[in-house]
Amino acid sequence: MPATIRDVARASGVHISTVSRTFSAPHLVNPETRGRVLACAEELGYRPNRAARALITGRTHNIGLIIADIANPFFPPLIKAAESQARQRDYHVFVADTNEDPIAEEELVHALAKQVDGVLLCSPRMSNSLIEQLSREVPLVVINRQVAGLPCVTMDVGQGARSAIEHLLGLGHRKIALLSGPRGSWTSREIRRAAGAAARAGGAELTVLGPNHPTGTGGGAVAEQVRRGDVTAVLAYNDLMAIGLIEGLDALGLRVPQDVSVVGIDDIALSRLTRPKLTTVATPTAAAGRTAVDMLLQHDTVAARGSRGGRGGTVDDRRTTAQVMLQTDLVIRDSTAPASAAAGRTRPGGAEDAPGPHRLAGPGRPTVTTGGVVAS
Amino acid sequence: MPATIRDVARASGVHISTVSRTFSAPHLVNPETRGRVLACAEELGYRPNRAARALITGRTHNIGLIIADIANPFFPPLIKAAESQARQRDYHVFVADTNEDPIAEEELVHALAKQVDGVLLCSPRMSNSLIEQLSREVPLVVINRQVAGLPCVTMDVGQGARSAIEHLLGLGHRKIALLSGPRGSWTSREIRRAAGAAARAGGAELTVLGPNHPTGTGGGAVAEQVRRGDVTAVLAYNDLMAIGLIEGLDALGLRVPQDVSVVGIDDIALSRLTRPKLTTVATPTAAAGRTAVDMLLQHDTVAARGSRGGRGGTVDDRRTTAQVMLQTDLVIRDSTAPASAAAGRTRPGGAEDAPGPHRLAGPGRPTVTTGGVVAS
DNA sequence: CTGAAAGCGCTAACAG
DNA sequence: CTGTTAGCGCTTTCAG
Repeated sequence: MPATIRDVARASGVHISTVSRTFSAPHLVNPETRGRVLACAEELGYRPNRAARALITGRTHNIGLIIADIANPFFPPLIKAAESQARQRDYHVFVADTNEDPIAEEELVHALAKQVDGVLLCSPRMSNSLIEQLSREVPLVVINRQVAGLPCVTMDVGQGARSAIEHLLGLGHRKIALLSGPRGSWTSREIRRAAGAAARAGGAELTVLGPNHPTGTGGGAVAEQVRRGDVTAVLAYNDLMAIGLIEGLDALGLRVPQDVSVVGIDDIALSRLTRPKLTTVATPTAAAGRTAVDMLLQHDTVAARGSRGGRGGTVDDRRTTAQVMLQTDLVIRDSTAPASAAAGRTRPGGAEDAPGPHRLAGPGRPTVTTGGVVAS
Repeated sequence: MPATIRDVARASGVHISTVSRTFSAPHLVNPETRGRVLACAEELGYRPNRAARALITGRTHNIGLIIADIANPFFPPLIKAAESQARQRDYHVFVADTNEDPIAEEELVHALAKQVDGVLLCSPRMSNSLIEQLSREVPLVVINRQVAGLPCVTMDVGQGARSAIEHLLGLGHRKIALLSGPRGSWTSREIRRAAGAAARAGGAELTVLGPNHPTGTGGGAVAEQVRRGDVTAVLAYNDLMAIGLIEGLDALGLRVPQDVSVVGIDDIALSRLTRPKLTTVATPTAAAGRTAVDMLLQHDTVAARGSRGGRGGTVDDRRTTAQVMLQTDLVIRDSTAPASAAAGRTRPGGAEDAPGPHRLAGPGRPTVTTGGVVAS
């Protein structure tokens, strides 16, 4: 039913190759004929079949984006940024959710492999070796973790965790808990390392609680441990956990930030909507999405053009690909307060339900280096 | 670099068609040969190229899902449900976000058309006529609106709005505002009609405010109008707007639910996390995603198999496709209270910051008909 | 500048 | 059960 290149050729009285050129190399065809062809195509509602084209050019103009969990509000900004960046370069993004299931992830990569020119992989669970293996099947850019030899874009959560701890130290906290993320997560490891170092340097005691499921429920589940842990402040693996923790603490009769200060990581939109508004480390997720697309496409065109070297050493070529790390910012809101605030005296009047102006940090973003890039 | 069917044929000493059969019709090939072929394929890391296969079978085993805004928490559950349902039937879902831009939507449909077997369209903005036109290019299932002659899955927001208004009437509210959604939205129209009728029947006055942008910001923007409107209760087009409104009201010194009751629609996860917890109309988004996939695939296989009738009347065939409407439920939480509650006396102690047990509605879901189906 | 021919990776009758 | 022969819709040499 849909018109093919042949229908257009017949209608406009030219050979199919002329029609083909009209669309893929317009400058190679006489303006007059081109006009005629275009008119016929328009009339017949013809549109080149990208899949057929891909079969021969080897370029689908699609890119795959594999996400552990779309419902995690951390991802949508990344997805949207990737999409708009891709669209600008005339690419489409196919997003696939895996429900945090590494098996599904692997299958998805295989299924996608032939339908896309490359895959952006946002997958905390998969093993490094599996990722490397998959990268031989389709060009990969890894997001949120580092894999030797592959292009990666990460956020400097280490720096973020350090800032968070220092902020807490500055408020007088000396007994701090860290809610770690899923086992095997690169991000969680980085946070732990940096937070540990910062705490040590400040003479504070850091208790690691976890691993935990990186959701609100996961955060709520450790509220009891936090209480027993006798700490005055907590740094959570992400905002969702931080928010869940605040809820859980609340149910236990502990108030944030009066009884315990809580810091999240990510700065998802939700963090501005909860009470108290969450102090958190903002990660530049949109920039990450854009950057990942750029890296994939660059890597891709390079691979397609630089045919001078011929075969051999393709693996070695990959080893030179860049690893980008984006800066993070601490944004101070209402979930942190001085450690000495044993009773709720930080806030004017009756805490959350005070109708007056919110105690939202004015400047908000001490470091303004968001989106800064460190290449290796 | 990736192995092709020919490589496998050569390696296993059979013709390529035998290899083909090994994968697409295993029962037609001698177990012994099949084993050999499979072994070689495994060794070479061969995987059938789905795009090439699609070119000839006409079945890509992909389905497209076009979403106005992935960042709207209403959609992720729908997306995930659609994906898992599709996966069960050996289909993949390609999700595309359009930033609420109808132009992008149309282009996306065109681009997707040849790479998928059908498209699920979740697109409040597009005109009916454009949708009909697109449906001639690729099988479409429309979500969240009704288009004559096309398969649609909607949620009974009319019923939901009615329950919400009746709940409000029961609490004694007589001056109610309705925050409408985007202009031209089917959902918004349904809500308005049903809410209007219910209010009239209950002898209440319903003021319509809008159209509005269906986001938190959109909701916050009308807080001032709501205050001036001198109403005691508000029904919002969706939860995001309801939450934004609550924030905005708060900034104006009005408390929810003491000064004004607010009801949302959707029951996104966030509604359980805000203070006060939002009373809202739960829409079965996951069921909608599943259903849409089922309808598309059924419609699809029917079209592929039922070749008995031959040509002719394809349009008429489509006219018989089902329109499914899923039931909604009112879930009562903390953002609604009796109209007479001029001062905060509904809740025990000091409102939101009371650390005690939350006043969350016990049973919660009066109607238990979620997922109920009404076919036409 | 345009046509002819070859073929991307695969499936689908049709013989054998 | 397996090989042969076409050909999906398109691009790309290569001649003219």
